[in-house]
Amino acid sequence: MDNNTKDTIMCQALTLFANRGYEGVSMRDIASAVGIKAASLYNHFSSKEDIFNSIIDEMSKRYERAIIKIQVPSGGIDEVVEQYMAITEDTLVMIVKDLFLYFLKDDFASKFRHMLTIEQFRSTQAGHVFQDFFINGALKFQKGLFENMIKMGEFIDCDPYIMALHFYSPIFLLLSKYDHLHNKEDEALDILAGHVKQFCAIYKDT
Amino acid sequence: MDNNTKDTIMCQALTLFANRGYEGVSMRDIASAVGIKAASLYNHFSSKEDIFNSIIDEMSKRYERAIIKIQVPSGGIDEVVEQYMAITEDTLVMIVKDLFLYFLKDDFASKFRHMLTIEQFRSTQAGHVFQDFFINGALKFQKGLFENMIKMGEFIDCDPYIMALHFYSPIFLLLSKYDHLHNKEDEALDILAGHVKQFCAIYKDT
DNA sequence: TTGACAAACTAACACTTGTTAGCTACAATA
DNA sequence: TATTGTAGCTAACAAGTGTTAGTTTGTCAA
Repeated sequence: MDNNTKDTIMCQALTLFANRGYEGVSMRDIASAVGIKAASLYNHFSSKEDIFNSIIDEMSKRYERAIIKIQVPSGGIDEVVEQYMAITEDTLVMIVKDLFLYFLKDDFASKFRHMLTIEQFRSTQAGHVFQDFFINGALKFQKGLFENMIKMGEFIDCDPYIMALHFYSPIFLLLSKYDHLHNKEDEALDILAGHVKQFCAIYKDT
Repeated sequence: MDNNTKDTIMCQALTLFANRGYEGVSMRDIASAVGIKAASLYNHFSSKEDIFNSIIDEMSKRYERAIIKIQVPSGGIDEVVEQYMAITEDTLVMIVKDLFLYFLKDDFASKFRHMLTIEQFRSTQAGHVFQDFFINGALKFQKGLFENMIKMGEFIDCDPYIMALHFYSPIFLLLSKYDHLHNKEDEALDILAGHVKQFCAIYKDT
């Protein structure tokens, strides 16, 4: 660990930004959450905006690594396709549940998503990162996956982008829904299972 | 029109809140957008929070009316089912496009959606309204619709809630995507058309 | 031991925040 | 005409904003 205070500041600031947004959080709020005085923050960051940008930069990297671990258990894209190819409906359900719960419950991933959701309209950078991770990134990855699996004859022949849209967007919507209902996550998982089941019934080449 | 200034204040405040969020907008910002001084705002609202709450209350009503007009061209739910029953794929595409473009481009609807997206985590009320309109409301309406159409033999027999999820969530995701790409709306509409086409191919009982 | 550096601190700055008090101008009503 | 109410204004308030300057403290290398 290069510098622990700097990380602590970013984490605490992320927590605050995720709830109240950038403008709703003061330097004194952040400092008090860290356990230091506001002026001391300037030993680590040049400005409030710098904290915000550093959070996005740093967390993007961490998040990218984390999400690759979730989506790609091991190895490159080829191995993934190979793994997904012989996949049963049940294991697909399990993967979707893991992905959903990570987005929803993981302390860091969920806060990061909240912050970007709030700040996407005010900060261009936040807007881009939000798009890259939660919209285009997910869709692109799954499009590639389905593209290969269609070639392999695992799924029926159809537009893989639309297929990715059908697969991912319910997850995306359910995240927004159960963000405010953390206690009802069982219900969410049931719906997700129903979604995957129907998805497989439709697209699987049997 | 009972009081024009009051409406102007709400509209201008909505515009500002939609871009910068509640905390990012000052009373002087709002006043200056309206063309009066900050102190004069207190002739119409008791506080900043009162402006925010009034926007949500008033706009909710307007929005409900507007969205009913979009989703339900005329009459009650029975007539709608009747109308949708004999529906072709092309008219379904048209309906989806209209709905999508209203959410995306209509000045008032789009600002309202942005404001709620930003404030859903800070304000409980905003969170509830966001859920009611953009998640549960849409899903519930379409679930009811599909439920009936399955009974009528228009669609194959399956869980109508999952069906509504499959139908609506791509629209929901594409809204988030093309919020920042207003110029590429043609691309969005193509994708939407592809979505509906695939949806019909899957669920229509032929 | 000395010097340098990092990282905390206090105190203060200029400015902005939501809000209030008190005033003026005008319209409608009695 | 006199009165009342609406809706704007200026000036000011106490509190909070991001940020800077200057100081103190502890740690490590020379």
